[in-house]
Amino acid sequence: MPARSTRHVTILEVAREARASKTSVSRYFGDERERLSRELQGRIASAAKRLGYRPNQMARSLKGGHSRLIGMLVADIRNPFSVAVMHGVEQACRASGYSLLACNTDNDPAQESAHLSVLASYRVEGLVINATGSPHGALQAVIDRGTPLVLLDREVDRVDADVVGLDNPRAIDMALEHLAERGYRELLYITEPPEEASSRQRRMARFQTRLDDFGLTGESLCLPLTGGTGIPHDAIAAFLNRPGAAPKALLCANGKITLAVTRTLQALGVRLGETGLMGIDELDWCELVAPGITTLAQPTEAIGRAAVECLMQRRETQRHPSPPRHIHYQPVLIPRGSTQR
Amino acid sequence: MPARSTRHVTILEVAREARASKTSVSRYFGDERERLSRELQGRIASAAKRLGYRPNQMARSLKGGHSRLIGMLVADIRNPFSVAVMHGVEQACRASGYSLLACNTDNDPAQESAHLSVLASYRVEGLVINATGSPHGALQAVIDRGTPLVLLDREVDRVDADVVGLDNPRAIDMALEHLAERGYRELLYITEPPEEASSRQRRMARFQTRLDDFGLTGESLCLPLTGGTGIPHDAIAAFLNRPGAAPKALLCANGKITLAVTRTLQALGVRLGETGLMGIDELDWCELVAPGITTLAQPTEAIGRAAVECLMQRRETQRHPSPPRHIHYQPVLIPRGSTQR
DNA sequence: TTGTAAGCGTTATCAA
DNA sequence: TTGATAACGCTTACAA
Repeated sequence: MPARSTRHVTILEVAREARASKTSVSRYFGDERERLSRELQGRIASAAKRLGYRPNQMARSLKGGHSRLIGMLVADIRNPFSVAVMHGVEQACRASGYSLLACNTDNDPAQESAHLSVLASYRVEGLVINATGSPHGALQAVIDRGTPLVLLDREVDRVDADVVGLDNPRAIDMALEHLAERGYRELLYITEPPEEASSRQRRMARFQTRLDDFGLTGESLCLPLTGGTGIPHDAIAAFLNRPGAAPKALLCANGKITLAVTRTLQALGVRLGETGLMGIDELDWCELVAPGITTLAQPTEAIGRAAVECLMQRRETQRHPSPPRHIHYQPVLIPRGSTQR
Repeated sequence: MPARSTRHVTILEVAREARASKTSVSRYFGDERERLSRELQGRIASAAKRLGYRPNQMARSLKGGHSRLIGMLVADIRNPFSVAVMHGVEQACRASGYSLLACNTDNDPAQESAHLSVLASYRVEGLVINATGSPHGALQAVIDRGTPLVLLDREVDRVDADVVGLDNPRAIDMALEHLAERGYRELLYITEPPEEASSRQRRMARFQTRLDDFGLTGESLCLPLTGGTGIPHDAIAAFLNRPGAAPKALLCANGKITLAVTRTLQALGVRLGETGLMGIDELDWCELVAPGITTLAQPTEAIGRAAVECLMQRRETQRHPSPPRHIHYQPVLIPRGSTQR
């Protein structure tokens, strides 16, 4: 049992209790135990334990400039994809002795700026950012200040930082290949507003570009899901009811779209498979909605870990800055009944 | 544009630039602007802006003891319920000027202790804890140290802290009432290991106690979902195949169980509705799995906000500690086809 | 191997 | 209304 139960124990109290100097105690809890005699180590260890001592990170940070904190900005914490990546980030941080200060921006640039400012005030040593769309200068300011920064999934104009995410062109190619192979000919690509995220732009552009190569025709539909406003059933119904015998399929740009579209298709009484349905992002329930929804899974944990690795690398080589790295992961195709005619 | 792009600006530099003292600048950024002349305020404001000054929270915390940090321990960050609560917690924290240091324990007591210790080292001013099962003394130690603490969903033996969560007995009563009303007679209650969480115990105990009152029979099944090991289809199949004409229904103790059980039922080719299915926790996909899965939704955001309110209240009345509060929220029944015979 | 002393950037106490 | 100055708890030269 610790002797004193209220308030925090300081290094000085431990030093007194162990009949040693603050310096020695500091060395013990820093990485310099080997410099202390066995005996002194023992005294300090037991004194610290007796008193229940934990070094004050705030003081450490103030003196040494090492907050041991990594900041993360998540655009939408209720998106399972974001959470999965965040899980990877947190694991990796902890493995490197860092704690994660994660903030949710709800896709709101104002919250993004506010959080960025808070994170700076805690002197985070690195930032992992799943940015909202708006290209404000706060990000570049962070970099200029010398804080390593990694962009997740979304690049930001005129911010030269490392970027980690999905290989978007490849993902689209895989989707088109799969749909063509399964015999679908007319596609509808459904996305959230592309302005808001570079990954959305990449995917949509690639979709338009490569249709021909796979002998497909197609068009895009933009769904602003933000407000609680319903999904425009009409646009989707119009596509499905268009005359012609060519098999039709829907391609959803991300998990949120897949959810909204699946709801719509059920409301419209569409039979999956006959009408193809495929989505980027794997979700818990995709195998449950009969006959199963085909997806392209992102390696979320790997993405999270890679982001932290970039950070750590920059931290070590801060003197010799290297050009921004772009790391793109391959998706994994999970074929299910929704693309089986 | 800030003049100096590298490193952080200190209060001293602002003071010089504004031809003022550190004290005045400190007052400006503290809550004492009114004590400064209009003119000095102006000089400081513009100097700070010019230099891009942000107060160093670490230094502030060291001096005043106010880290403006709230810590949160989440047992399973990939559980949508936990994330939804966390969202509420974060909103509430921000509204009160606090930042949230959220840690995921993956239901591992060792990680829980480790994180607790880290959070303490950052001198968090309050803790919101969704505890793992193990009743280790670290929690009580936190309280003794004077840090306000709120338990989420799960109580912990011999830790007298505020508790916020679902009204578990009421939830079970609502489920039983609904199932009885819909004509089901034989129930199987499926839960994760109750030892790990008080809420699981409460629910299961209530289930056993109240069956009779609703004219039902039933039993419980414990599913350890932790390992990647599959779900015991056999136990569920055995229940369903038991002879007798009494309509059967499954009641799932939480969202994770609902997911696992739904998978199992699909594998077994069970028709939902004919066999009843109901779960505690509302999930995105419950309306999508035909004919829709009936759930009891928890008011997650409210729970998160209430937790932070408890914290703030304790912080204000720290001199006069009051007995622990227990706040229990009513669930909301969302009836769907899975309980429609 | 151990200790002394000078800060890190801020706020609180006192005085002007 | 303003400003020196001494902490806060820790790390890090520099001495011994």
